Amino acid sequence: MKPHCLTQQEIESRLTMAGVRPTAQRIAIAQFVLCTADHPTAEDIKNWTDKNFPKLSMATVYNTLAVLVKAGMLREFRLPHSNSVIYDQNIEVHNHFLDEKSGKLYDLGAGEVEVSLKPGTHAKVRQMDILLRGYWGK
Amino acid sequence: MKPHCLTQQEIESRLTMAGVRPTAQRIAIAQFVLCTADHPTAEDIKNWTDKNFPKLSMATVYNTLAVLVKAGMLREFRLPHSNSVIYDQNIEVHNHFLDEKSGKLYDLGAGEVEVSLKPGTHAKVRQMDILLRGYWGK
DNA sequence: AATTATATTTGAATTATTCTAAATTTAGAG
DNA sequence: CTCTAAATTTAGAATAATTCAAATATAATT
Repeated sequence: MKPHCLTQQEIESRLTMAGVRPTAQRIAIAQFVLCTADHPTAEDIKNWTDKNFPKLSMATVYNTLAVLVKAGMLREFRLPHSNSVIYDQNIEVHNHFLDEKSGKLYDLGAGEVEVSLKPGTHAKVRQMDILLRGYWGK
Repeated sequence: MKPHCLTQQEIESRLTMAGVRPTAQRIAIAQFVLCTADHPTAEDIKNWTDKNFPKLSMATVYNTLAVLVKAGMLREFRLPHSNSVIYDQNIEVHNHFLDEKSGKLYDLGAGEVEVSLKPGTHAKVRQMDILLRGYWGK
């Protein structure tokens, strides 16, 4: 079994503190998405629960993810290269880099990408959704 | 009736030159997506054909759009704010700005947005998918 | 402990898109 | 013109991702 970044107790208390009732299903899903998983889709999470939890429906996966997002413990992204929403334990404002060789997605912190609109473009930017693609690493 | 940027003849010859057989359905759809429409979805196009073409199936809409994309006459984008693919007659490399008030999508030419990765980030960027959101206009 | 209210779970429905295989249309040969 | 073969169109089924509404479970109140 893999190491976890948070114990069951810690997950439980984070859920409680966020005003979310810590049910068995939620604890299991939260531990996976917050600790083990890396940019999982709902399907990835369902595959994991199928192996690691007695019985749990797809709708519960979606409901729980929505609860965690609303509670500010998780962010969701819809990226252009995929049909599925991905979930990210990184709740800071950030963007993504897709390594085209491995398919792996890397987080780009807010400070790592600079975007500027050409002067003269009259627009007030509220939010930027950016996916860079290419080859990661030197 | 609205003015068209291209006549039926011009559409037809562009299709032929691209190696696409100019059927009635394709001419109609191409004229709409290349001239009249503004970032339509497949559903928008179907709604238009329902009103302006005797009879045409959803499968033909999707087939034709795929043909036009493959022929390089159209681009498709999947943007984070919507579940549906949108089609864009602008085939240049470009990005998008979503006006949050009106929901209208504006094209941002390649020169209108500058993106830079923080020096020290070892990555080769091949492609950038950018959606800026906010308020358009002064 | 029973009652009510709220939260949670689930199977079924919905949406967007692709696939399939039959029917139709078209271009070119005879 | 007619025939044939290939391309195109179509309805409907299949699929993938997600949402919904009804049923169930849990917690709070009396």
